[in-house]
Amino acid sequence: MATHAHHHHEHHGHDLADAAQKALTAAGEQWTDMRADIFSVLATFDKPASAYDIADLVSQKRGKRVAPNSVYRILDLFVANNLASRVESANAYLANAHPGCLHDCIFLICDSCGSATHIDDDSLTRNVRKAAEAAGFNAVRPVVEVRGTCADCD
Amino acid sequence: MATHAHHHHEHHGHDLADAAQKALTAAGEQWTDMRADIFSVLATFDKPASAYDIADLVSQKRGKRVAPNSVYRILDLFVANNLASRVESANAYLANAHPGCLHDCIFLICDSCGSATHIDDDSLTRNVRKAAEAAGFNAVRPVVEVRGTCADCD
DNA sequence: AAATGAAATGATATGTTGTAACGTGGTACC
DNA sequence: GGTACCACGTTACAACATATCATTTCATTT
Ligand SMILES: [Zn+2]
Ligand SMILES: [Zn+2]
Ligand SMILES: [Zn+2]
Ligand SMILES: [Zn+2]
Repeated sequence: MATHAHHHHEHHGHDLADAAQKALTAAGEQWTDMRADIFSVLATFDKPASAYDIADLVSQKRGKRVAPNSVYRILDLFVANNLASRVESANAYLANAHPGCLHDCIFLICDSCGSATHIDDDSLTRNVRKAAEAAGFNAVRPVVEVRGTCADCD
Repeated sequence: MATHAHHHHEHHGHDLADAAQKALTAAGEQWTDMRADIFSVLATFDKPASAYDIADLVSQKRGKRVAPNSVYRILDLFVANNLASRVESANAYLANAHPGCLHDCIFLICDSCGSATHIDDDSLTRNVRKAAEAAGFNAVRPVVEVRGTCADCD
């Protein structure tokens, strides 16, 4: 078998929110209305969403201002529990299409349209970790992102 | 031979500034006093330096305020000409120890002390590019950074 | 030397991203 | 009722980045 040694389907829409809820509650955290709203907004994006983008949309949705601060708190929680990823080179966040399944994700970010796609290549990221460890470094979180242009924009 | 198929020594101090100057002028750009000052300040850091850090130090050095935007301009020029790298996960910059030698660099950033080390593994980064291309993506700039703790901090 | 034009830098303002500190409201437990 | 805890609100601020236009510098031409 190739680099991806397990099976899982990517969730979408309500299915995804449902999986996210399950993952978060399984981790002993609460699934509040605020968290549900933030996750659902985040999940509508096909490109990395900034905390401020999310704050704006959630504010609209609720008819009441939600401060970026609150969004950051919840995004941090999501990232810690693998419901979302932070895209470092974009200062923004993406919903994780398979919460409950742990990966060092690789993101491909289009410099033209801003869209981001997510690929998994566990052997590749394992090698990144190995290279770091070989240099005497204790690898905790590999950041592997590729900037370029997507197929649509070429 | 291993992953690094060519030889080069890493430059330091005046030697490095000299190499940087050579590389920049070879690219048809000017090596001005401002650029020399910014590079020399940047090169003193062993951890990624923010544009504001650099602006402060260069301001001191010159006895006259240098605005961040001037620093950003020159950092962009340095990055474009391979005299420096931007560390995306730190919103900061590092002098390139071997200007004139092109790599997709890998950075190891310690979450404890903030220090960053730079490793080259061309086969690894080549595989990152390959994985992206395999997904129909036109890879321009791989970002490979590893967050964790350095040997000193363990 | 004076005029010209291009490149580099200065100055100012503003936009974007991220955190710190502290207050409020709900809920579980005693 | 008291109290401990957690989520969220509110405000303020810090840090990072860019836009715009003015000024300086320097080489080229006359
Ligand atoms: Zn998977
Ligand atoms: Zn695109
Ligand atoms: Zn090299
Ligand atoms: Zn360290």
